[in-house]
Amino acid sequence: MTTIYDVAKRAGVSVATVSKVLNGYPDVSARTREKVQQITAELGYHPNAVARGLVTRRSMTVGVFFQDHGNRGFRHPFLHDVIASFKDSIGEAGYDLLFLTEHRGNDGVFRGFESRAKQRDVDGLFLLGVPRTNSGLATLSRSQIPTVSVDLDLFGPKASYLCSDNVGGARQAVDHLVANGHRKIAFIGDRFGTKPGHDRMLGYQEALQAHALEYRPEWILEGDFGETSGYRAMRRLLAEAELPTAVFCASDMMAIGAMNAISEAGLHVGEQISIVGFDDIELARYVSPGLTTIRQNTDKMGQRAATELLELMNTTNKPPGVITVETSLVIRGTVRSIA
Amino acid sequence: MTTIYDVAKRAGVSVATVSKVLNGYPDVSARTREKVQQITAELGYHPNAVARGLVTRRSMTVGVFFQDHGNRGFRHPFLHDVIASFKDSIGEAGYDLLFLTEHRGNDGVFRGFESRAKQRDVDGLFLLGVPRTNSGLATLSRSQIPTVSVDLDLFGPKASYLCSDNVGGARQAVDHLVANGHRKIAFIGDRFGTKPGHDRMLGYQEALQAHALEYRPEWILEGDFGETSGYRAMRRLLAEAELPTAVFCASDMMAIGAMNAISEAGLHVGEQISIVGFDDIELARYVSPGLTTIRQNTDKMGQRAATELLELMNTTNKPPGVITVETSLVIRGTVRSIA
DNA sequence: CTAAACTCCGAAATCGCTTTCGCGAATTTT
DNA sequence: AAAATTCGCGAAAGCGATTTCGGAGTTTAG
Repeated sequence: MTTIYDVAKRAGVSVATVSKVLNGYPDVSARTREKVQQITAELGYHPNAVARGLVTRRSMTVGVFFQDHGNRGFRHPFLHDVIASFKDSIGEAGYDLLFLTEHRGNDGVFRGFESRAKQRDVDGLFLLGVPRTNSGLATLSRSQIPTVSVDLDLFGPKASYLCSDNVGGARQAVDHLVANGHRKIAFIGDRFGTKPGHDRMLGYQEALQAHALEYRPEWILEGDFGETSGYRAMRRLLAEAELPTAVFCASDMMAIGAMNAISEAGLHVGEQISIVGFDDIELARYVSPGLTTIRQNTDKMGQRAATELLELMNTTNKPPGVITVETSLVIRGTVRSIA
Repeated sequence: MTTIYDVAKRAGVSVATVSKVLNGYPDVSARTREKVQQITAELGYHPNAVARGLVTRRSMTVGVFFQDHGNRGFRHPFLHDVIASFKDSIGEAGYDLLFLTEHRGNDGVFRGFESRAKQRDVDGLFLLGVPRTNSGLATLSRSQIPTVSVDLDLFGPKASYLCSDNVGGARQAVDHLVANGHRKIAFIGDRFGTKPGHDRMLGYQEALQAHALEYRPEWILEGDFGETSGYRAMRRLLAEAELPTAVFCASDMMAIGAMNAISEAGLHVGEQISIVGFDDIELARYVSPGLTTIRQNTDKMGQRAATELLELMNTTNKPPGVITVETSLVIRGTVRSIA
């Protein structure tokens, strides 16, 4: 491995000087600067970011905790997209992403978010898919580590969070249904009390009130965002005495599960029963009929997360905040006008 | 930040001793060992992996280059799954994943794979979705950095690669078709000469020979693995004078594109024309009829990649190799028996 | 022509940790 | 009881960089 010493020796200067040209300091003559640059190129020298980080105390690395609960597949394309967009944005600022895992060290000690973050010396943290129940969250929120989390209301002296405008999105969904003449609208939400689940429920209720629609407890079902839970919820709903004309599902996967249940019951989605989902995952375009849904703007979410984290990391006294990203309605084929 | 010095002082021992208990060296008495451990816990001390890496010359980090060509979405769930599985396996060995980007440093110099890897001091590299045309590949293959790449035949003193048994998989596809009475089988492959594309073509040809089927150049189409390219290819095929009874597509997305073209032409997939895809992406279950396809075992691919990289990193003289993972046939609804 | 002010550059301390090597004390062997 | 081992610990030399601060050499001012 070639080090800064090799370059210095070869160029006939001190390591300090080499370091200076590498970092663009002004107190170096044009002559030596060029000489050093030339040698650097010749030797194919790459300054070691680790050693540099050690002294500057900035690793130019942000840690990512991405919990997929072993549950790969469709729930995650959404989060994957957010990460991809985040990576692009933060990458331009020169940061690399370190995917961290909570784990038990070889000493047998369990290391959670904060511990791993300090261990790896990351400049900031990005959390996705982390369940509210995670025990490391409390200490993390109190820490001074710049953190942005998505879909999780983690808030602290250096912790901001970000999510779609779930309340507004849910209202958009119901509004769309109402605009198409529906007045009997059921809801399939989540039973875990996630922030998004909660907010979508709220939006649903607000919209109900706004349109003076009847709130029927038996039309409120619970799932876990997954396909089968949507399927089951719909089966329960179909067993009710009176059926709604439409159902709003808090996730596309649940919507798809619901669609299956409907078909199975011999009914037709978009005919007897209309459906609106939430997320706009890729799959939504492919099921048939295409799923009308509320789109979360993953690109923008990633970008906003990145700029927020950058500020948190590089601006002293930047107060944390909550970031909301607008949703949009995507009309496909699961809503029928019954005006 | 609490350092090893703080612990040493508080415990009334030298830093050397603290380091020793932290790393499980034997030459420490039980008494001092306990004392140090207690202080460590009290202070909530986390040894800094960066500083440690600097001296041990092992960062316990593997660099990942994951090119998504801006092309998020369905081509990648496959690679995402491989990464997820890889992460699980390599994570157990104590490694974290650093997602690297090739980029232009603030000095304006472009840094490719090798440069970034050295800069970040990673112990190994994992490459996915990297096009063969990437200019950094040549120097990387010559380097001494342990590397595993998937679906890319990168081979060097420390570079292994891994892919599905694409030849065998393609044969499975054709065999299945033949077993169902098909003798006129078209192929939609790739025009970029990727390793998997090439091998699937090879398998197709071998199977044709094995079953003494006619090779018809006009039934060999080219795409880019994406949906629209499959659609276009199928349209061209449908314009031929004589139609095959089945077509084998080198990717599920192309198969889905082809299915759309078929429906649009007023024909029915699984009736007039049978289709077999390749990959078994999640979507394959959801299109209708469900896509019969060749499944790539992403879990296993990730695991094998991890164990291979671990060996490459930790065993001197481990010769690199090529790793092949078996595929399997997944029967759904797009192949009709015309026996 | 001397003093002041710049320019350039390098010595050395430092970041947080590991690891060798030696030394004194305790223990075991003769 | 003396010699030989063993045990437990610490001093110090790094790992590869950055950065302060002062000094030598030059230029400008007085």
